[in-house]
Amino acid sequence: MAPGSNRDQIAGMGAVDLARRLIGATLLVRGAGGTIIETEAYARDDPASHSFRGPTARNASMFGPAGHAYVYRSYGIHLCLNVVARPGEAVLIRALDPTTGIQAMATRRNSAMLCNGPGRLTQALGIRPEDDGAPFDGTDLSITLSGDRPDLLVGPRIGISRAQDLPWRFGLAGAKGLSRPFPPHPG
DNA sequence: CTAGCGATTGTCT
DNA sequence: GACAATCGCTAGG
Repeated sequence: MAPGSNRDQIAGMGAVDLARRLIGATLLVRGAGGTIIETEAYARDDPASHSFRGPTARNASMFGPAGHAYVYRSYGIHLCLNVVARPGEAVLIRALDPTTGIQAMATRRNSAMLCNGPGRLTQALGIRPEDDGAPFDGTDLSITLSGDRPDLLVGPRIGISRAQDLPWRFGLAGAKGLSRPFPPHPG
């Protein structure tokens, strides 16, 4: 199958399932990218989600087709990249293991830390505000799901002030370059 | 190593 | 007018 042709599989998935499924997938943005190693799920009736209060101009993409991008500005400075799941649900991409177009990413970021954080990776990949709503269809953006199901790390989401108890942050076990360590599993 | 804080701007109350 | 799904710098142990 062609790269970026996973939108049919993504359609109908909930954000939590998709967040788990995207660990180990390959993300490419105009020829640069790598393996997704950290994600977070945001659901429809989720106080921490931008979709919680219903559709607005800003979060319209979250209510659009699955397998498209939701790009928003964070703290007035950084952009963050999400993959839309079911209506009102999306998965925040928090970290990549860079594999392709590393030189271009290093040029866009003046740092050795290329993709270990949601704001850093959008800068490294050259994500623009106009990418909001764009499909992951292999044109500019593509996602190729992995065949295997690697061991996952699970923990609470980062940087939110509501629903902090939900374990909706996922990471690739053993990966280097996570935006933050995962807390030790209780027990 | 961890903790604190300023930058900067669109969106919602 | 408050606040935000962050980052990078500085100070201190």
